[in-house]
Formats: sequence, C-alpha cells, structure tokens
Amino acid sequence: MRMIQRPAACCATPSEPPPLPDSETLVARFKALGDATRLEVFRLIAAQEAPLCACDIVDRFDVSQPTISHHLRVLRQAGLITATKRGVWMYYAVVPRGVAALGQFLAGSVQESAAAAD
Amino acid sequence: MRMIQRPAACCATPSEPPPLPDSETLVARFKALGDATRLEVFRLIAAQEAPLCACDIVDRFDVSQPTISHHLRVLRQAGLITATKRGVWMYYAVVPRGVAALGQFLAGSVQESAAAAD
DNA sequence: CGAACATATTGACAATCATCTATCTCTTGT
DNA sequence: ACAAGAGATAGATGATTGTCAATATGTTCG
Repeated sequence: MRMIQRPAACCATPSEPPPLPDSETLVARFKALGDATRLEVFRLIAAQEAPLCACDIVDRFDVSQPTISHHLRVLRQAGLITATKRGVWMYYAVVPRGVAALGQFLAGSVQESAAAAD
Repeated sequence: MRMIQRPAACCATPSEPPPLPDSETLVARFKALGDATRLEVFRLIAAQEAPLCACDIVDRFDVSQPTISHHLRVLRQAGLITATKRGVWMYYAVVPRGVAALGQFLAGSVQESAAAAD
C-alpha cells in the first residue's frame, strides 16, 4: 500500500513522445558524433567545399591510419558522410540529409518543451 | 620518394574547421544521446509540457531504477536536462539552450558543405 | 609483371560503459 | 521518533569500443 501520495504531475499520464521513424539510425548517428576523434574528423570533412581525400585526414591526426579508416566507416555507416573512390583515393563528404535529420529531431525536442517553458 | 602523384584536391591545403568553443561539451552531449535507452528517456522528457517526475520515467522502462537514475545523471551532466527536487520527487525537464547548441553545430556543418553540393 | 602506394580489414587488448543488486540518504506521514 | 517510499550511490560484471600492429586488397606506374 502506497503511503506517500504522488503529486498530480506524477499521476497524470505523461505525454507520449511522437513516433520515431528510425530510432536505430538516430542512435547510430548520435553515437558516431559522440567520440572526440570522430567528431573532429567529421568537422574537418564538413569544413571542406569539396570532398576530402582520406590521406588528408590521416595527415591531420595523431592516430594511426587504420583508426581513421575505422572512424570513417562508422560515420559512413551512420549515414553522415559518403565515400567516393577516385583512383586509389577515397573522398569523403558530408551527407546533408543525414545531418539534417539529426537537426530536425533536436528542433522537435526543444519545440515540445518550449510550450512548457514560460 | 612518392611515386604516385596526389591529385590536386589532395595537395591543396584543406580548409580549417571553424574554431569550436567547447568541443568536450559537444562530444558529451552527442554521446549522451547515442544510447538507445537514454535517447528514449530524453524523448519522453522532451515530450512533456511540464517537468516529468522520475518515477514516471522508471515506470515506463524495463531497466532498473538505478539504471534510469544513471542515464538521467548522464543527460544532466551533459547539460541536456535539468533536475529539480520537489519534496521526495525529482522532476526533469529539457534544457532548450543545451539542445539548441547541438542543433546549431549541425546546422553549421551542413551549411559549410552546402556550398560544395550541386 | 612487379614495385610502390592508398586504403581497408583482421585480430588483439585496454578502457569505457550499460546494467544489475545491494545499500544509502533524504523526505514525509503517522 | 519511526516506518516507508523516492531517488542516488557504490561495487561488480559482461559487452561494447577505440586503438594499434600486421596484413590484405586494389590501383598505378615503369
């Protein structure tokens, strides 16, 4: 038997979050950006006006080439960057749609809570 | 001696990403949202029009109460939610400023790459 | 073909992390 | 004061992950 009564806000059924089309993808993208090295790699790619060669990325970091390759794969599998092969070189560029999806999710999150904040 | 010549795009010095005020905070926030359970907790809080009682969160998930408490702490330390104590209950709400910071970073990332696209 | 190079893959290892059980702290109602 | 409930903390454990060295794959040049 519950001795302490819950306040009204506790008992009222909380609002359901809006249905999320692809939660798994969202998690993968946030996780992909949730690593210091990987975020820097992403930032470097995003800062370019043209697809960036992998060699240029490796040159700029202290970690090994396989590690950079691994990070690039994670970012690519998350749908945040694309990889294009030209000859021996791989060129990476941001996928605007993938990044925008994250932004839209965040925008929706603040919008919902904005109704409450005075 | 380098036998294969790098294409122009490789040799041209890549653009520097814009200076990032607080990279560590950004990583912590992305990492906080990069877990399935935690993202759902965040979504539930964001869906409310008023701060949500922790008990209502615990009720909605299959994981234990300490696990929820852990996730709430991670989200709070990342600056994505705030915690307010009222009596015995803890109420959690989204920090719009914290979420917006993520959105602005993403918006900047797509904007930079947009100049190159098409 | 064969050498050189760019990138990816594999396997291993240490570190981080999500989760649990048990316990603790604090607040409230009697 | 005391019992009960809400939530946080501590410690342990299995899983995930970031990193590296070594190797593989594929491409270009001579």
